[in-house]
Amino acid sequence: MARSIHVRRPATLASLAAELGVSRTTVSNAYNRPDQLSPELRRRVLETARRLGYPGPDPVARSLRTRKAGAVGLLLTENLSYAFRDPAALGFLEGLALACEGAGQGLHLVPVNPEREDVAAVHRAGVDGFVVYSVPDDDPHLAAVLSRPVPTVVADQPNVEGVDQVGIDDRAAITALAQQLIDLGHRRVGVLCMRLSRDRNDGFASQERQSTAHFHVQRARLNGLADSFGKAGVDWASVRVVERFDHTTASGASAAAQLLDADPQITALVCTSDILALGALTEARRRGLRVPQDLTVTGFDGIAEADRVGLTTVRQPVLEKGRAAGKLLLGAPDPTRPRQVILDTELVLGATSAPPRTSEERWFGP
Amino acid sequence: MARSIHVRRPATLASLAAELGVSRTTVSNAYNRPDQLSPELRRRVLETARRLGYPGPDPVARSLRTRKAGAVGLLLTENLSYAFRDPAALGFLEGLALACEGAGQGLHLVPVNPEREDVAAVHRAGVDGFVVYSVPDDDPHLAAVLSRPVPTVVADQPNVEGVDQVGIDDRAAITALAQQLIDLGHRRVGVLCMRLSRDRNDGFASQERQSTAHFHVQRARLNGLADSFGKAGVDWASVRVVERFDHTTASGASAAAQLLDADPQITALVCTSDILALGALTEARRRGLRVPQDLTVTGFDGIAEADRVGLTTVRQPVLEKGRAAGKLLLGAPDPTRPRQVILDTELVLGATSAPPRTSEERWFGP
DNA sequence: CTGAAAGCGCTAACAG
DNA sequence: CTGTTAGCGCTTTCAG
Repeated sequence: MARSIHVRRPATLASLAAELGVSRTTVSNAYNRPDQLSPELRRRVLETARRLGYPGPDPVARSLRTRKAGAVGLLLTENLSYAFRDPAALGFLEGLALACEGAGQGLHLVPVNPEREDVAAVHRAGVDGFVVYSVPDDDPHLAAVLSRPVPTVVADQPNVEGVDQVGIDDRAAITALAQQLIDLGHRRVGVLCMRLSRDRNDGFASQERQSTAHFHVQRARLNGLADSFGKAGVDWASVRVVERFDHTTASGASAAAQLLDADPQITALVCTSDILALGALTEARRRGLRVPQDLTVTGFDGIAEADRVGLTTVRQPVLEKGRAAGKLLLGAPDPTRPRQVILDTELVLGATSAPPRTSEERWFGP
Repeated sequence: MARSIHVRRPATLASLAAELGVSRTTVSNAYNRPDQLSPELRRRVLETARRLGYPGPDPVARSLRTRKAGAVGLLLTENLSYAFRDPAALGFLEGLALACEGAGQGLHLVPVNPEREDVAAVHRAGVDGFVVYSVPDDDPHLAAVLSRPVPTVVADQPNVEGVDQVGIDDRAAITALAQQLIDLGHRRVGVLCMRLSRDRNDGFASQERQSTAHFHVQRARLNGLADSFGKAGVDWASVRVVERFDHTTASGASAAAQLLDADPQITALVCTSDILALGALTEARRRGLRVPQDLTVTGFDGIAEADRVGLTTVRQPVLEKGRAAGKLLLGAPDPTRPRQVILDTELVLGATSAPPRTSEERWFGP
């Protein structure tokens, strides 16, 4: 297979028109409105274009003129590459890609380095709108996105006044899960959560930190747990919450270890994501704790791997979420008020939750 | 969190300059060359910008002027969303994203519908270059990409004269695998391969079809197998090759079934991808065939799941491939000749390959 | 340090 | 069906 040699951007629409002795409009029409000129002339235009190596209208110039870039920007809080590792993020991405595909829109992944606060990439992105996926409420990139005069949809977090949004009811979802654990009899629980703020804190999270978390998804889940267990007579101040900055199974494992070291009497580990829960399962196994007989472990998200191991968790429709975000962005906006899509979640009772063992059982076996 | 109301694209650089009573250059400099004006003036410019709701230089206009879009286009042969399901593609994507991130370039996923031959999206993409990932040599989107006056890198396939490329030595890789099987004693094998052309053919692939495949990766692997087994005295014309259009484990399972139905004496199933191999393993289990005692199964790629189940396969560095493609595209091109990166592969001897059973063993047990 | 001039390449009325 | 006229919003020499 050979490719034609091309000169450095030689021909333009204007030069083609000159060569043909027609106006630029006519050439433009040949590409954009075939019905506006005779087939014969169009053929001649296209043929001359080929001869001159004219690659067709320049997309950037066209975008400037039409004020349409034909692409949707996606802003993620993590490194781009992280999105390709986290199953939940991936599901979202797939849904969003589906929506873009359907509308013939490109998907422009904005290169963001969470370490540096380099907002320039947001300003440089030639897009018709942004989808922002799960970023902290004080994210400077988010601020940059909002400063651009294009429609924006936020997925999961944060809540931004006046901006379209798609997400789930985190509080309701976690409440159902908590109630289940309470009904099973768990009162002594430990919590593993994801990062609560942009600064790294791999360790216990104070109540202060919990309630001022910059990720409202995590905040809602923690508050929901606190309320549910509070009503069941558990003093939340006594419940240990361990935070991890990196969202990996290794984080889950080390957090579980930290929790179990601090209080071996814990009967249930509540994790705010499946990834963390999978890590917790690994750590339990390492310690010779049987799940669920000796320890209950729960997750959140409902990723495929969770399904496979029978994790008790809350399933949320991540693909649907991505698709909904895309549809919201690409559909006609409602000028009167921001739109909001709240998707359903489902409590999945797996094989990793059971009533706690009594103290006797703990020491003398079942 | 509140957001400021913004009017529909009210302020421009020019209007800002007018308001301030300075030239456009000065305003432009305030954004792009802070050292070119006094801090005081710059502060005034930025402050007025905020007051007027000027969001900063328009990215599209800037791109037109500077002839830089700040993004890399990615062309995939499948639906965008498919890429998020195939682990090998995902690894590539991650590597490419890493490279883009490092260079501060956006990654623009081109929306391609493989059903329709709509090439417009390629022409519309405002990008500085393209990475093309594993498409057939007659793909119209590829042709569209090549017609654009921007640098291009092809990953895996096809070979395009004069175009930078990154890939592996498929022939060498498959030859090592074939030799292993031959050494184990396999002579009666069946082959499962991915799509060989843009038209759907779920069934046996004739030798004609094998050697004229539009995906040279598949072609090279099949030809490599044919040569190796040919040298070992196997008449390739007698070897059944089953093709599947969709690249899923379900395809692998049904292809394995088709092969084993046609010839129950087959001792080894050679699959040109791990995904297909995983499906073949499922089908073998369903039939009560023990792997590797009753049947040898091999894959290609070295995805994580293959590792987990101990599949005998060829590992290729997919992430590295993506990164290499990005580096090639973003680095300085070599004007004298096309660059080519061939990455190393590694034969992974897993637990799914063993010597074939003798006929006696087959009927009377080991 | 600032401004004037000159487009980047294209599309969209509108009039012929 | 074709051409004329006007920019889209910005950057960049090059003088001052």
